[in-house]
Amino acid sequence: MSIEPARRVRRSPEAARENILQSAERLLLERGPQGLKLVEVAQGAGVSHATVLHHFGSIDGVQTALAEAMIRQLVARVLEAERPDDPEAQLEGVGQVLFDAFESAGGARLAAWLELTGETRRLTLVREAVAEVISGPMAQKGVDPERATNLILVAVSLAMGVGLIGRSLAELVGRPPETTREAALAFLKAGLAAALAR
Amino acid sequence: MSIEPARRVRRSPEAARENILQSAERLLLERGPQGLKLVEVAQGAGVSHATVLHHFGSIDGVQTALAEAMIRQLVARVLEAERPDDPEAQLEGVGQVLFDAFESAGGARLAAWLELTGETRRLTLVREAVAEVISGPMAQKGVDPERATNLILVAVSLAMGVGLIGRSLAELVGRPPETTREAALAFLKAGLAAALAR
DNA sequence: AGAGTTACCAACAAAAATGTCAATAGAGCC
DNA sequence: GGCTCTATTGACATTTTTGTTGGTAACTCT
Repeated sequence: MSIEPARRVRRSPEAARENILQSAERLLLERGPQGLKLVEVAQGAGVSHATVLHHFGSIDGVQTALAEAMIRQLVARVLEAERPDDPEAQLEGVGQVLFDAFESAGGARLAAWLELTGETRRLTLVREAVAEVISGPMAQKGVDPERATNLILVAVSLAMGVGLIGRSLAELVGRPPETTREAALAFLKAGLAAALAR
Repeated sequence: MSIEPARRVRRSPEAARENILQSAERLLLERGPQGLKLVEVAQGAGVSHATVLHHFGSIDGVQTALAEAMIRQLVARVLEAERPDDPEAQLEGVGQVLFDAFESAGGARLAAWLELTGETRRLTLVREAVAEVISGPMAQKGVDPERATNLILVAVSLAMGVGLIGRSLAELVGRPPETTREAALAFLKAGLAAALAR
């Protein structure tokens, strides 16, 4: 009847960090920024909170690392969709992907969180991604950079808004949650087509 | 050389609450949700934190009251702009006002905060406002409710996104901060005109 | 197997944040 | 002036959250 000392799991530093960050991300998306407590993160990751500190130094360290990881993830997801060589499919799909990225991956909540906490500095990744799209797909289609930039700004903002409040907004007016997304997608597509036509 | 007992300011309950809420709003917009600490709110309002508790019961009470006040403010601001009898001016101005409301008054940050903290329940005010617009101005213009709803969903989402990340997004790609807003406004106007034309 | 490295944890310590209470002091009223 | 009401506060108490330390256990390498 002696108390078992509970077998430990020993991970590589990278795996440990990864594990902890996943827990943190889950908490951020479920409970919001307030829910990002040291002990909860640790609990969700199945480790002691001392371990979290061992790997990230402080709770701020966790937040910083989480933000960076999520941004990286978001940007990668968006850029991944610029691949197809068929320009038509691109125009069709760019909205889809953008909306997906900001909605499903919690991208919108991430961005909102960053914005609210004033952590807009470490968004260099985003800048690079936008630059890539402008000089890549857009340029190929003969859109001048000025207009291309504007379109991207609008599209991203819209995706952001839809991702953040789209669902609850639709429910608020008694429509199925996907309504906002679909309407926005149609709106965006029409607008893009019109803008690129000239 | 005796210590002065520091003269007290005695307000009416309403004035006291108002004063405290202003401080809270300022903090929310400046420092984000994390900055909404009891002592800081009290400090900003020039009272002791015990006083804040006396009026709101708990820190949650402050948050709830603040959210409600801000929502009320936001909705009022938007509805105020539906007044003009000239339909053309309306179409022109609705975007302006919407964007203003979500940007200047911190409406976007409010909404983001609510969304992040999962407090989407007390948004009945918003529902009513939307309903009012649909049955009011939109109906007068002969837009069927289905389409009107969709347009509103898109417009609000866009305003939300622009208000939240518009400025930093523009700066991120090396444009003046208002660029996003202007581009979005133009985009929205064009889209609305096209959608309403049919 | 033995030694070295370090991820890991329990217990402790410290700080921060929220909440309680009895006493004080403005303000209106008699 | 004296009285009542209550907004206000300092000082205390509690809870929550974060950070520290010394030692243990898992893994690798020889």
